[in-house]
Amino acid sequence: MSKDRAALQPRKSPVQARSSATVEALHIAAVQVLMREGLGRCTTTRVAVRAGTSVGSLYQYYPNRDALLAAILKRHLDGIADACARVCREQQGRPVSDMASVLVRAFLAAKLRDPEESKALYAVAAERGGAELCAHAQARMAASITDMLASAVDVHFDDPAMTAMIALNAMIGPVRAVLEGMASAGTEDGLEAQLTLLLASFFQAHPRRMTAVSP
Amino acid sequence: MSKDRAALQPRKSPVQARSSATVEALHIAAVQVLMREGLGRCTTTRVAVRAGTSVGSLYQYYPNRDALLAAILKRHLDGIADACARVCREQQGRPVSDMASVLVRAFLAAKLRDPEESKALYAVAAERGGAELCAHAQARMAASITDMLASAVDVHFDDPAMTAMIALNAMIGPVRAVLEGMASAGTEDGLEAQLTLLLASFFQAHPRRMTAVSP
Amino acid sequence: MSKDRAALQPRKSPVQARSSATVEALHIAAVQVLMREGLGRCTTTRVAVRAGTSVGSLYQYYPNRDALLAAILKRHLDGIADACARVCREQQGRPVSDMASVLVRAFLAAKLRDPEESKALYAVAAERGGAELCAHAQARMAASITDMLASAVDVHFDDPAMTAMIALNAMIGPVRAVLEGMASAGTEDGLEAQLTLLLASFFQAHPRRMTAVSP
Amino acid sequence: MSKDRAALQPRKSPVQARSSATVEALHIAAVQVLMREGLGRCTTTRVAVRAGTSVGSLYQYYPNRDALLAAILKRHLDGIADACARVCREQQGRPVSDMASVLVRAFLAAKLRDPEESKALYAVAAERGGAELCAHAQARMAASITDMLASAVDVHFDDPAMTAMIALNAMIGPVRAVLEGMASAGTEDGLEAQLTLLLASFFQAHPRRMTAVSP
DNA sequence: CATGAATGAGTCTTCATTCAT
DNA sequence: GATGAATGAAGACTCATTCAT
Repeated sequence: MSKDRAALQPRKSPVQARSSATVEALHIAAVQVLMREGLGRCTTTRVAVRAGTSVGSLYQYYPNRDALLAAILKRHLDGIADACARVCREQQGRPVSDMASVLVRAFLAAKLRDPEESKALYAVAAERGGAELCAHAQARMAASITDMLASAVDVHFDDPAMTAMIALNAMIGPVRAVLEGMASAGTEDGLEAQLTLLLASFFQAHPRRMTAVSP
Repeated sequence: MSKDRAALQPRKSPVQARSSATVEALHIAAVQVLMREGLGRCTTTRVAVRAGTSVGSLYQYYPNRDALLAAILKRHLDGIADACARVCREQQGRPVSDMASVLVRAFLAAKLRDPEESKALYAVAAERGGAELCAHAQARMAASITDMLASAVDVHFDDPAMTAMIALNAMIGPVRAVLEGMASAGTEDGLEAQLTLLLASFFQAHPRRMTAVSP
Repeated sequence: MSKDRAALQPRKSPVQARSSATVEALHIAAVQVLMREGLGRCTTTRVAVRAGTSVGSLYQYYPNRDALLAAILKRHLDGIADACARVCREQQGRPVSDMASVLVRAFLAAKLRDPEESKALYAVAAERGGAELCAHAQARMAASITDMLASAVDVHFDDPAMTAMIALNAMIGPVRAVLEGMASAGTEDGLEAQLTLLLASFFQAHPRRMTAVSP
Repeated sequence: MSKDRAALQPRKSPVQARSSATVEALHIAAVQVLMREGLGRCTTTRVAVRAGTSVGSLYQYYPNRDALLAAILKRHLDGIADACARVCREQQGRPVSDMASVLVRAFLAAKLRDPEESKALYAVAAERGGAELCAHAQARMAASITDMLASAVDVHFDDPAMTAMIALNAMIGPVRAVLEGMASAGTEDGLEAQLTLLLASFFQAHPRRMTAVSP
């Protein structure tokens, strides 16, 4: 496992400006190729060419193709998990309905910032290396939500971790369906309203808390 | 598109194909190879050998590798969509809480019948051809649920199609997370209880119906 | 080590006539490419093309380039070691001068049967996998010679294994020099005469045996 | 041939090159990389990094990779040939047994001064450019030995050049076997004793000289 | 002058697909 | 109809060499 992990680490941090630009170009190019051609045809050469560099340069920054894809996925997931953690911290001690609406809004904002990228990365997440990254991001997000739920003023959760995991993935599911084009949710606002309702009613289906939470 | 569609059709008629022991063996073998080796190493030769035949025979039944994978995915999705359609029909005119529990139970039963297969097929679904099949299955399931919801005696849905789509994917999300090992839901019963609660409270968050539904 | 060993094993034994011909062609082609282009440019594609096949076929019989080269080297070395073992057995109990002349003749006959091949394979022997094969062949030959020397009627060897190893490599050295074009030995007969003299005098420089060897 | 020869020459004058600390570092680094990674992975970048410089600097001193390797090999061979020439000159007019023991001692001392280097360079010697260098060194050594033998007081050689070539390579063979790990010679002293015996008896197997050599 | 990022030709290897047996 | 050997296009990755900084 440590070997696999090592094999997916970027080779060098792009400290210099030029390098940084190259790496950025590679990321963008990879997402584009992923979208236009699919994971199977997302080859190192194609990515490099679209990025305006050469394969050699790609391999200067990533030890192999999977490391590049993993890096892109990681950045994407980290962004979402960060946003999630932030709002969950802010919503500590609030009523669950607030939690639901704020969490949904934050998640959608992060996930739909670049819908093409989000969509393209689902394929990467399905590959061997991607699953671990997703699991890690999910764990972070679930933990954030768990803490938030445990602090709710109006509802008591016997198993907040379980509730958090279900809620998180109940949100992820429809978003994925929409992004992958399997379903349409009308406007983005419509999707937000539905998910908020979904989570809020789920949270409120748990027993009301009689007394305040002790800090 | 017509070309693509044709390219993914099995070569022989479905009747012959389904009855053939070779085809069955190929399906099983393909799932096994998919699980053990991953999509990238799920080659026609490997599948054929594990199935106890030869590549040549594989090509007798499928025009190409993708057609084989598509067939497996399709069978899997059809099974789930069928189960879903059946129970949705049965629950017509029942209260939404019944609908939620029966739908969840049926979905889990179908999806977790062979968890390894379900998990392995996520990779296939992510490939180009898979998305269409998934979309089609989703559409079928969403339609079944939509009809069911519209007939609920106790709740009125302004946009039952939207509610169905959200509910369906809210169910799919956590199941996928569990199957892909990104989250644990304790026992399978625990998962069922949570999802039932999720859907039931979501459904009941919609306006109560004053009068009976007209048939 | 077991992994390396496995990685160098041929993939399948050429049981069928056609396969056997392909393998034979690959061997010949590899030696030719080795000679004409050098080890560094002895690529799988080049070998396959010269053999009149395709890379794919090459990989049907050998898991990788090194395995092909190792197979050729092994066959070559086995031939020499076999010849050596045979004559050493035949010379048991003879005077050392006979041993020297017969051993030299047999070694030269085997090694110079196809001088081009012999020469080309020195490069292979220098590569990682080749050293082991050479060491093994050397060990076999040294053992054969050791047994032979220990049975000499006229000379007693305190450390026949050491004498065998020195004698063997004293023979190998000049032959290699000649094959690699580093030195000329005039006719092949001249080389044989010199090596015979070398070994005979070396053997006879050891203490004379007073009594017969016990069987 | 002239082109090849030019391509392998160091770029700067030998005087400058030898005195440069960078060149020295490159030589040492190259031998180390050769040993640790093998010829195939002995890349210019790796050598430069291990030497504490950059590829660019390496190309300041050598026009290409082969020139670097050739330079190292040449230095190694020159050292041995020089030592050989020196003692051969010193032993002029001595009895052949002295010649044998002194030559063997000098050769072993030079060749085993840095056994790792000696071993690593066999791979370089096998490459295209290496053969010429080896041939040249061999020619020098053979000439030295030839002259020495021709001056022996106690033995007359009809073809001293041939005897020299055989003796030289009879010595080289076992040393190589030991260095490449194909055979063990016990202690280094043991090897020396054996080789001395080998050469001495070989020399003495030639006709005794009745009269003194004319100067 | 030193550096090391960039280049891209060239290797090995795999795999879908065909077709002679 | 079944088989599996043959094919060769395509992909990942490396490395000698150059040249802008």
